[in-house]
Formats: sequence, structure tokens, C-alpha cells
Amino acid sequence: MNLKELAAKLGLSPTTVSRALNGYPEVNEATRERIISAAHRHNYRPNSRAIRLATGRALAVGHVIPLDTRSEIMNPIFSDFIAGSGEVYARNGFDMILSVVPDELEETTYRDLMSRGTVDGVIVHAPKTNDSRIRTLKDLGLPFVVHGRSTGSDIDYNWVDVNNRRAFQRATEFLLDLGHRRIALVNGLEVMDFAVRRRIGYTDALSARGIANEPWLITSTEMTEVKGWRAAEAGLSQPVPATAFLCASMLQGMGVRRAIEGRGLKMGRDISVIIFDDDLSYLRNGEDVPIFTATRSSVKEAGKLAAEMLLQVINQPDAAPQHRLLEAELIIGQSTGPAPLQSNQPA
Amino acid sequence: MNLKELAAKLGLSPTTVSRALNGYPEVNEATRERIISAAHRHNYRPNSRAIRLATGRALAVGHVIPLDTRSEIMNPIFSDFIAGSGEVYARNGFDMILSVVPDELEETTYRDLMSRGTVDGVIVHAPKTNDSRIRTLKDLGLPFVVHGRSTGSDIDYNWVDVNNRRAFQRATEFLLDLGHRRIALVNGLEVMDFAVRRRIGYTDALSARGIANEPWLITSTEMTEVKGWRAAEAGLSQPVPATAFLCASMLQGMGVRRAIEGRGLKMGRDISVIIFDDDLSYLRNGEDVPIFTATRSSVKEAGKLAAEMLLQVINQPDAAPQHRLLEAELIIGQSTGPAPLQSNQPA
DNA sequence: AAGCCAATCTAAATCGTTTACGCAAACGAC
DNA sequence: GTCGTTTGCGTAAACGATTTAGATTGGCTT
Repeated sequence: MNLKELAAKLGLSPTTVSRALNGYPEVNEATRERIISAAHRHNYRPNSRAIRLATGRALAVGHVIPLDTRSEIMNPIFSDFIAGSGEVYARNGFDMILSVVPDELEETTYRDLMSRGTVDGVIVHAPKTNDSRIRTLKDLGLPFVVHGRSTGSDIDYNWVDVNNRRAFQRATEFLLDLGHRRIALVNGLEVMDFAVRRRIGYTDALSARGIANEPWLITSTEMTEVKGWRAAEAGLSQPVPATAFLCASMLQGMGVRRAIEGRGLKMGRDISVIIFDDDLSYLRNGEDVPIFTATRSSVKEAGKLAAEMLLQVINQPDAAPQHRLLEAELIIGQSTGPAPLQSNQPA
Repeated sequence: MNLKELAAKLGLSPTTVSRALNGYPEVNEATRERIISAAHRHNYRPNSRAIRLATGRALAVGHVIPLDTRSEIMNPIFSDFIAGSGEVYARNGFDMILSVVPDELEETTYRDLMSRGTVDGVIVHAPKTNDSRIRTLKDLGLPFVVHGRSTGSDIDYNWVDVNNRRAFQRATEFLLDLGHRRIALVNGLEVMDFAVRRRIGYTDALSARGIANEPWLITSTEMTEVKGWRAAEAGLSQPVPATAFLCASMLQGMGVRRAIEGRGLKMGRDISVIIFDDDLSYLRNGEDVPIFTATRSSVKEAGKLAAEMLLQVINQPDAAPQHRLLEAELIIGQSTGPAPLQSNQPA
């Protein structure tokens, strides 16, 4: 059942039917209702392929997921992010198109999506420092919103981000207040922009208290359980071991906990741990009582905000770039406690 | 730059240009090359909206992700699944469209995708027993492949699945061989078809050795860390506690481990644990040495196979339904060991 | 030299919408 | 009763590709 057939059945022109269904004013309310009910009865649904061609809009947005072919690691926050954004798209009649592409093909993919008219805009995931995609997209004129930011870009662009620096600064201060002096940072890969910001927050907090910044306390790895475990093993086997760990993700935190408990120590008593909690639906930080002390910011919420921003940008491409900085909340859990006394003295 | 313009520049008709670029035989090889190089030079890319309308194909497949609005849990395996399938689509010039929809709207979504011509086929995720979506899709005539199976359906349909029953049977037998007699099953929610099959594998193995099937040993929950912890807490605080845990997921296994170590026990020595390992990229079971003994089957691989099957089905809608049953491999890790002696005797 | 076929290309219809423009009837003002 | 102005609807041309049906050319057969 297409528009022409429906119009014929009603003894009307396709134009009128189209206008009636799309809410245009130049159609009698009586006929409009007749048309709407008929459309319902024959359950007519406009062909999206035709709409897209006729309007010149894709009614779709793209999420390009970079797949690091070496590490083969999908970003675990990704599924929650799209859970949030997908809802927004659905409400607005947009499709969400996912492209999983190897790192090096990402820019080609954008060009393609643009010139074939497959999408009206894109979300940029996991920006690196000085990320070239931003320049590319700006030049292409394809509307986009970045989840995160990219230090070093002189362009103004739309973004939604968490205040990673501040979150890690606060977490570090919290540990310092508890008396910890050897705080290990288990960071994400520092090619990622957010990881750089986190490190800065951490070092800023240390410097503010006049505490030396020891390189051996910092590791920068993929955010998996195993890498967290490994980092903690290293940090704990030093002659004067770390007394606290600040982790970039829940999974790393779980690895750190495994290392702690594997040594017969108790997390929260012997060794303190703070994680950054993306509030992933399948990785909740406990139920009523949080397991880890954490700085928390919902990735799903970020996805929602980014999607809303993108739809706005698509509708008003010439508006000034928008920014949205989310603050993470500090959640006190069972994984932190005062630094053991003797560890406060120099070895 | 569109087809007409390109044709004009070349002094040819759109028809010839179209045919040349699409590899049709009725065009002189010399002109074909001239056309191809010109297309390249002006970097012409055919408008996908027009192709779709003209050919009547969507060149897209849909993944409908049910979002349980109560639990709000995204399926954690989902991102790896699409990493596998996305690659296949990209290679074949198909787009992947994701719809995240509340449970109860799922069938409406299928109808919509179908009648608006947005997709050529869909992947059905997370089938329940007696899943009504299968009937719906069959009636709609929309090509589909199920990731998993649905017991109770009298229809023959395309599926890719892991032999869940066998995997859990083998895992249980492995524990029995180690002398364990009180093996707890930490299962997924048993509305899911795969969870039912896993339970059957477990009970089959027990029955085959004449071991009674104790209901208190079985829990059926969401597959999260916290639920795993809770199940283990319950199983370990019985008067005669379980000596082994068989978990449906890595996350549950991590929760179980936390409960074990929280009691000062050691996993692999005091309590054995086997997990089902979906081989998720961000949740690897150790690096060189596996942490958990596990039955492993790659979800990413399943995604790839399902996508390939779907594309075949789309190309030959009348072929007989295809089935692909994958076997999980048993990986020996550090989380299993002989049952403690005294625990073999009845209490 | 007429007829036929294969090779190569073109013209025009088609997919199912939207939309610019046109037009008649009804309406109100004077 | 005439003249704008709404109101309500229709005609036809887009949108940018594919595809069907034909046209033209040249070579080959007889």
C-alpha cells in the first residue's frame, strides 16, 4: 500500500494525502481525518526510501566505532552510550547507523557516509588528543558531536564530556585526605584525550599538596581487568608499595581488587581503591551499597545528551557550537579507608 | 556530483555510466575505463538514497536490541556481537541499523522496519523460550536470523547458536570428575532460552551420575557481578556449602570470586569455579594463562556467522532455513581443583 | 547487396515520496 | 455585483539512481 494507491482509494490526489498525513495546514480538517483513518485502516506506512530521496535528508545518524585491529578491544562503554542515544533517535524518527571500522579507515568512512547521503550527522567516539577527525568533519560540513574533547584542536566544535580532570583531582584529594601518599594511577591509554585529562587532575592534586609525582606510580593501559591486575601487582611489589589505587574504570578496579586479595590483603583496609564508574548497566558498582568508592558519571546519560545535541545541530547547522560539561559525583564506597599508619612515614 | 552531471561531463548517457560502474557487460571496455577513471577523478559516489529507491532494496539490516525497562540492563555481549557482524556488513556494502527499543515495542518495531522498507532483514537477539517474534517475522516475510534458539517454536527458522546444553554438561562433568558433589549453578534468567538449555545440561550431567538435583544449588539471575556475588554468598553460607560454582558469565564468576575471597578462601583450592566465557574483547579471561576454567565460545564469531547467514537469506529468501551450532571449548584455568576431602562425605 | 546479429549506446519510464505552482470555489468587504 | 483573499485541492516536476525497451552502427553471412 503506497501513497498513490491510498489516494486513489480515497478519490484524492497524492498531494493532499501527503499533506494531510504530514500535518500541513492547507487541508480541510474533515478530509484530514478521513485520510488519517483510511491510512490507519489500510495500515499505510510511507516508504522511508522515497521520503529520504524526496526530502534529501537521511533521517539517520551515524556512529562510527573505531576498532583497534591490534588490540581488538571494543569499547565497553559503547553499548550503554548507544542505549542512551538510541532512545533519543527513536523518539525523533531517526535511524541509528553503526559502522564498525578499523582505525585507519575511519576518515574514509565519514567521507563515504557524507557523500552517499547515508546520514545527516555523526557522533565521534573516543577522541584522541589532536584528533584529525574533527578537522575532517568540519571540512566536510557534516554535522557532528564529539563524545569527549580533543586537546590541541583550534576548531570550535560540539561536544559532550565529563569533567575528567576534576573528577580525578577530587578522587586524588580524597585519598590524600585519608593520609595516602603513594597513590598509584591506573590510567587508560594516554593516546585517548580523556586519559590525559585524568592524569592532569591527578598530578594537579598531588602538586597542590607538594607531593612529588613518582613515575613508577603511573601506568597507562587498556582498561581491562587483567591490565588492572597487572598494574596492581607491579604497584604492590615495590619495596615501598602503593597504599592506594586510582583506576580509570570499573574493570581495572576489579583487577586491582583481585591482586589485593590475592596477596591476602583486604581492600578498603590495607589498600584503598577508587575507580571511575561509567555507571554501565551490566557493571553496576554494587546495588544499594557501592562496592568501590568512585567518581561516577553515567555514560548512558552522556549518550542521550550527545544525541539530543546532534539532532539540534542537524536542524540548525549554522548555530554556534554547543558544549556540555558534566560533573562526576563522588560516591563513597567500601574500598577506601585511612592509610595504614606506618606507610605514612618514609621507608 | 551526481550521475547525470558525470554523464554530461563524459558526453555519455546516464545509463551507460551506471552500467559501466556496476560492471554490466554491455559496455565497451575502453569506455568503461574512461568512465571509472572520471568517476574517481571527480570522486563521484552514487547517492545511496536514490539507489535504495530505484532498486527497492534497503541495503541495510536491523538489529533490534530489547531494553528491559525494569532492569535497564543492556546485554553486555551485544557490543562484541555487532563488532563481528558489522565487519561482514561493511564488506558487503550493507548498513547496520540499530534500534534500542523497550521490550514491549519490539514487534511493532519489526513491522515498521519492514513496511517502511528500512531494512532487508533483521537479527533477533536474546530469544526467550517460545519467542513470539519468530512467528511475527515469519508472517511478515522479513528475512531473519536468530542468535540462539527458541524452544517450543514449531517453525523452522535460521539460527546461529552455541551448544549451551553440551557446554554446561561438560563443565559439570569436569567438576564431578574432580570429586565435587555440591555444584551450584549460577544461571542467567531462565526466561532466556539459552539459560534453560544450560540448566538442562547441568541437570543431565548430575542425573547421569545419579546425583540428586538440589534446588537450593540453583540460582537464576541477571548476569552481573553483584548477582554472582550474592548467589555465592548464599551457596557458601549453607550448613553444608557448595564446593563448586558453575557460572553463566564471566561477570557472575567475578562476583563469585569476590565472595570466595571475601571469606578468606582461595578460588581453585577451596572452592572451584567454572564460567561460560563469551570471549568478550574487554573481558578477557586472563591473557596467556586463563584465570577461570571455562567453556568458551566467541560471541564476536557468532555475530560474524549470523551476519553472513542473514545476507545469504536476503539474497535467496526461498532457500531452506539454515542452522549453525557452535561447540564451546573447555579451557582449563586456575579456578578449579579437586574437591576438598571432607566435603565429599555427607554432612 | 540485402539481411541479420552482436555490440554499444540512448531515451524514457520507474521507484514512492515531497513540493512549487496553479486554479476554482467560497467568502467577505464595499 | 465586483474584486481581493482565503480555503482546499490538484498537476506536474522534482529527488538520483536503475532498468526496460529501442536505436544505431558495423561486421558478417549468404
